[in-house]
Amino acid sequence: MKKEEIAEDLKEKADLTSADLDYFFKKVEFKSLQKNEHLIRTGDQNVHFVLIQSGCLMTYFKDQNEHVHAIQFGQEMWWTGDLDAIFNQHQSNYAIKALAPSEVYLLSKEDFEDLNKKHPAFESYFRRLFQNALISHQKRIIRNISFSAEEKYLEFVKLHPRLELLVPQKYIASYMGITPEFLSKLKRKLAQS
Amino acid sequence: MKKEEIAEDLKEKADLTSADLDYFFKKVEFKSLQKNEHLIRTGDQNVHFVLIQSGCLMTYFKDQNEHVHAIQFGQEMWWTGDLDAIFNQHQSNYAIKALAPSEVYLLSKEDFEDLNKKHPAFESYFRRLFQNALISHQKRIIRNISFSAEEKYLEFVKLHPRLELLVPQKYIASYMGITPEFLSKLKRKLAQS
DNA sequence: CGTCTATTTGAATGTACTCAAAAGCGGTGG
DNA sequence: CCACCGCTTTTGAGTACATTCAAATAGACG
Repeated sequence: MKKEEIAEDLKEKADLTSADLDYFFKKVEFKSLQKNEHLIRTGDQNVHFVLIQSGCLMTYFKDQNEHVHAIQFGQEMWWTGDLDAIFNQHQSNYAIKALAPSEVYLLSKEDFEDLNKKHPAFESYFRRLFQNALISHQKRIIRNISFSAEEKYLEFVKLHPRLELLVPQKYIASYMGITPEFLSKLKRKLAQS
Repeated sequence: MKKEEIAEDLKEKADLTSADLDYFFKKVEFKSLQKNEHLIRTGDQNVHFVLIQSGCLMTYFKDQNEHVHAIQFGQEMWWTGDLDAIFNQHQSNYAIKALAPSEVYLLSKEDFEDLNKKHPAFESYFRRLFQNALISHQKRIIRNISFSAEEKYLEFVKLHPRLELLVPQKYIASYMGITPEFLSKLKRKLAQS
């Protein structure tokens, strides 16, 4: 997507005036990322809220055994970032890296708060954004606690056909909470039947 | 908790005027629930957003095999409800029942929207409420995809010591996505060591 | 005290994991 | 254009974690 499309989309979803929109783009910082480049690393201070214009970003962390766990994949017109680090003022628990060449806008906590305070349209937009994200997260939790690995995979493909093509299998496996080896075996089994 | 305490807490968290608060309590419907009584059943229409004044409510659903899956436990001063059903206007996917005698306030979608539109303090409050809920949900997802059953249980006890005492084990097991039998075996093992 | 439900226990089973090795694939340089 | 390198995916054998089913025990409540 191009800046104009992002702007248009944002304007519509948040019901913004042109002045609101200008203000927003004055506050954010634009950044391009190459494939595999990190936007944020675990432990970074002062991390920002991220609006993705194009490409694909993965949020993840590594456990004690250095195993990667994918928390979220974000594509164009998605917000991402470690909300806990941003709003509760501590260093980032997660890393964010580009799985494809990407373009993003960064919004600091201060500007985010300022935006909400001065522009009710943004407050309402973010309220609805978080509300919808919450619904999605709840559905993911339900899949986590009640689906088998096979069901989780089939659901993932159904919900995210584009990501299925773009994201390395090992990250999809880790997103679902299974090992890449087991996902490979699952796919073979599904292809046979 | 009593109504006055809930009111005080809400007033403080949402930074409300007394007028805002009065308006809120004029809009909501009060309801008492006995232990094991259902507030909402799967398939109910026109479900409401729920503020818990006292007691404990469980949100859950049953899968094809009639197995119960606990999605959430709510205690006093918590909001609960099937957000997807409320905001996307369809029948409830989940049931909500009282695990202890409870008192709640019900807010309809219309009144919720109205509250947000007319009272910016509520919009801001719900934005922050959803924001924090999102952070919690993300942490739960991380536990789901990266913790063993034992780690999940120890974390549950740490995060929710009161629920550990109040909620039947089988529901705690289902909240974590394991069987009650296995949780029982886990506890035995932990008690031995 | 009796009934109903929740929890525990055990044996057998299945799902998913670990580890190690082979195969596949994409990019880079000769 | 091919050969090589590094990384991802596949495969297989052995194992561990968690489930199922059935039965026994324990607890809660009228």
